[in-house]
Amino acid sequence: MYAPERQQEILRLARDGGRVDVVSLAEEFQVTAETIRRDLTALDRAGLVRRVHGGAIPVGRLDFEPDLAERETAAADEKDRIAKAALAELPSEGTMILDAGTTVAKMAAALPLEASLTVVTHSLPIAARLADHPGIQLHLIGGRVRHRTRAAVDAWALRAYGEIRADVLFVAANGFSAEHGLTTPDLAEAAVKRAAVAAARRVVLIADSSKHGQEHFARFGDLSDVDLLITDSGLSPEDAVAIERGGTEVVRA
Amino acid sequence: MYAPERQQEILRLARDGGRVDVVSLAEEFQVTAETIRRDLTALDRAGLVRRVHGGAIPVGRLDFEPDLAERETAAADEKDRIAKAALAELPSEGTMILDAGTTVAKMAAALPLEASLTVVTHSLPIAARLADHPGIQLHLIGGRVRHRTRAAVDAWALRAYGEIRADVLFVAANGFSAEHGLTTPDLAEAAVKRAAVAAARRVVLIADSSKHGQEHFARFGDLSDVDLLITDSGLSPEDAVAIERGGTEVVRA
DNA sequence: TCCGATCATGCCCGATTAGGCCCGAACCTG
DNA sequence: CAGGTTCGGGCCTAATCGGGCATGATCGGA
Repeated sequence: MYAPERQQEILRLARDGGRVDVVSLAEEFQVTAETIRRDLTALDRAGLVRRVHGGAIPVGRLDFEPDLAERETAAADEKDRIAKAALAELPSEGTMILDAGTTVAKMAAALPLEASLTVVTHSLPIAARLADHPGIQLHLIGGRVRHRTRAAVDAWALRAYGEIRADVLFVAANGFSAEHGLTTPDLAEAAVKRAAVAAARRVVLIADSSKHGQEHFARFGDLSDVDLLITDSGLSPEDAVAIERGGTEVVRA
Repeated sequence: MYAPERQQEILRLARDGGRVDVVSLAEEFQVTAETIRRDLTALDRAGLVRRVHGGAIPVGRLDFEPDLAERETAAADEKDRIAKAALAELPSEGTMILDAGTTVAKMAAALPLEASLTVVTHSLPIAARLADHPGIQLHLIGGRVRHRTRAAVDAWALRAYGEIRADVLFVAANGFSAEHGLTTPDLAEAAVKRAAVAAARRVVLIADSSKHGQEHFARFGDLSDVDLLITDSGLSPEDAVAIERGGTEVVRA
């Protein structure tokens, strides 16, 4: 039996039963658990199942986001501190735009209950989180929703950002540096970020220090567009000073 | 049972019952309270429940206007059957619009994994549920988000619906009758529903029989706008016949 | 036909994770 | 403010994971 056949069959079993586990699959197909794990990894990468400890579950069966929970574990501590520091930059009233991203989501989750703000976002998880916040007037940016980031992109999103003007934007980036500016892997996403940057009077970049020096496919702005960078202490003081020379204030939480 | 499965089930219990508590969950799932606490923490982090001493409550109940938890659980059975019947009306391909509402949400949650469709919705809970469905191209309608229904309304939403044309719309209503048409308590919501009706070639009304004869503040259409009504057996055969005379097909699930 | 490249699979082992247990601290309720 | 309940951090064990390496089969070009 070829690997793709086996994987196809595993997928069918997963969908039929709602779950599969490594050990019984290994028995079933007379291969070792390693092979099954590789198959599950492949199916997971293809977005067809979600890997869990001991087995896998077909996608769509779970409506919460292990993605988010999972990525949170990486650098969770830094992100928490960054999110907390970002809260200090909240205007006491007015309008803010929240970009998609786990750290921004953490910040949104930590918004004090007594906050009274207008929030604009194109991120589905963030919107879901803030939808029942009593003090927040939430405006959702529509568009095609990217599976990966659960954020709206494309024409509707761009147009909507073109029609508003907010006091502050909290934006995330996959890479930032003085030379290569702000970058992210997806073009459509970059376009939305650029539109959001243009829609805000003040731009706050939320990025842990591992993003510094990274560059990705799509560029959506320069570091000089950023008024304030909030990152963690992993950014060296020299780098911080260099960035501040460019006119961007730096907070190392 | 895998941790994510358990968490998913906990989430369902929380949504159904409006609350869960650590001790009974521990019994129910035959694990210790510590494990349940970990699960609740994870769900809380993901923003799906809010942790309280002794248990958790689901975040943002996606309830419909006037009726709260009791009504929801009371009619749950009918709603399940209606949602299931609605699935039979799915086009095998093409574009559908999903209105906000608990029954529509149930239907969305029950979409088969192998479905391959374009879905447009202004409902935040429905969008969140479908965002990671591999076969679905999701388009989110933006706008001001109403706390109560967690649905987008106002100018952006109206304009977006004005720019599209879908094969079928699944729409909910708080009240429907031949005389008073389709009604809902909120004007802004009604405007969006009207725009959605105008954007669809075929209109399917999803409403349990308790909605029949009810009239609410804002009217968004006539029963004659509806091609198909899916309701439960609580609607009397005479009423069904009367409605069918108006040109609306009726399914009593 | 031969030979190196590629790939699937198996094997090994240190790293990671889930879940249970324990206990001091925090929290409710009367 | 007292007593029971709940919390959450630390620790432990067993299961699982995943990276590195070896092996054998298939493939493709000379």
